[in-house]
Amino acid sequence: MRLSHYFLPVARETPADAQIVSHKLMLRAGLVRQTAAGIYAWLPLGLRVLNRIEQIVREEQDRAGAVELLMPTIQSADLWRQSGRFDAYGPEMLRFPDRHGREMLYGPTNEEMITALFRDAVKSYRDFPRTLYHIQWKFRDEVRPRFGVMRGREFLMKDAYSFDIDEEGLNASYEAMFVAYLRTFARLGLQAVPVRAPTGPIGGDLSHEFHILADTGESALFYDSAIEEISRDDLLSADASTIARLTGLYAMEEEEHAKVAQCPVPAERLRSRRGIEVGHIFAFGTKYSASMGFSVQTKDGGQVHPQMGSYGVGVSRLMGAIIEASHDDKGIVWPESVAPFRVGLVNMRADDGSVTSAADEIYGQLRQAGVDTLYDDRDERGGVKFATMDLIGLPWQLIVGPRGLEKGVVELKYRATDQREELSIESALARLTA
RNA sequence: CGGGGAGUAGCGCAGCCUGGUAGCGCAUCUGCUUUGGGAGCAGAGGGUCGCAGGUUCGAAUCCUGUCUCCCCGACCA
Repeated sequence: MRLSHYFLPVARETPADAQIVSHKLMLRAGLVRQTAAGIYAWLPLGLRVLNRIEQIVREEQDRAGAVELLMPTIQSADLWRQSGRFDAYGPEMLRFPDRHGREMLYGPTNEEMITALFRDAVKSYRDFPRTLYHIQWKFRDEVRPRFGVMRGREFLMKDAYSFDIDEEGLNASYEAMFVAYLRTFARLGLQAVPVRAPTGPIGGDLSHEFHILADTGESALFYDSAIEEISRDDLLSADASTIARLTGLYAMEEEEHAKVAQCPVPAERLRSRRGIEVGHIFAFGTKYSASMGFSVQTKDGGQVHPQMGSYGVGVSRLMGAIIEASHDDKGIVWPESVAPFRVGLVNMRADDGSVTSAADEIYGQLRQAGVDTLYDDRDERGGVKFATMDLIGLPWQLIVGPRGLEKGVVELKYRATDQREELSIESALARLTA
């Protein structure tokens, strides 16, 4: 993409609204714009990152055997009366009438809808187990939205729902999602801490929250430092034993930790840090299948209410969490897996024909090799271009200028470490296309 | 929802107390000089001062109402 044809409104000054670093950087780097309290427009660069995060989440859901579908954002109140949650959910749920006066709502979650969809189509134990998921916008009318996309009212969420015939099956489904989450966060370049959670209004028996460690996290965590020692490779190859190892290690939210009479973790291994909740999984059994009249025939001819679980990942929130976890004083430092472009190609002298033709040529080759490249072909000073590139945090910067070309080299800079290297054009391209 | 704060050009702000031609920095546009880490000089464009009433000869400024946004707390993916 040529920057001269793109829409990337970067700002040198931080809008006064933003308090935390991820929010400031998202606004400055032209990723989002706020349109109302807790509601954001995703600008082109932000949308690219959002799509990348979403795709990683999707791939890991698919890998875990979950099946994607797409449910609507608008739901009928009737559905929620079946489960009894229409009255229970409270003012967080945005309700409004349609033109016929029917009560509608913008879905804050989809347990009711998925249960109804699955219930009305499935009558036999043979159709189990299944885990269905979708990635869809939700709306929760937070009393006080804040922290940019990390506590917005409208947010993109992956929510999965598992259906099993018995508790053993439910446990297996829960475990499969647990693995998917560990892999997802590892691929996003994040250190996630699973915390056994007290179950909230979604209800149920077994529940874990996944927190990203960051100073600006909303909850304080106490955990065994051994959790941090589990390697990325271990997480990427996670299985039941990894989960056993992880859940065997102490991790609690402050409130729960305070209730613990004697902390089992030796003082030298007990860590206290703040966390951003980016995922939450629940095994809640027959809560919805029972209240919504969902039963199926078993092998021996009986009827059972299916065992269910639900599994959420805050996709849009993850973008804020990633920035909180990965930035420096110059701007964002995207993990390569979610970077909006892999390479920022900088034409140092767009007013110089020979430099420009060299940079154009390199841009063409990068494109041909399928490397996502943002080409700064504007006639701007180098300093402006570098500041922009550093702010938006692309992993690589390839600098093409008259000084280098005289020597037959270009400069390759790695954003995360600020390491720079002069290379021939060929070897720079080889490096970036490898 | 309780408490606090703010709405003036795209962004950051001053002006308001003490009413009298709406300003500054950055950004934008033009020209020239520049060009390897947020350039310099000269000039220009852009604002019904959140909205609605009221007071006044005259309101960004005073009064009333209202909307919006932000912060702290409680609540939550």
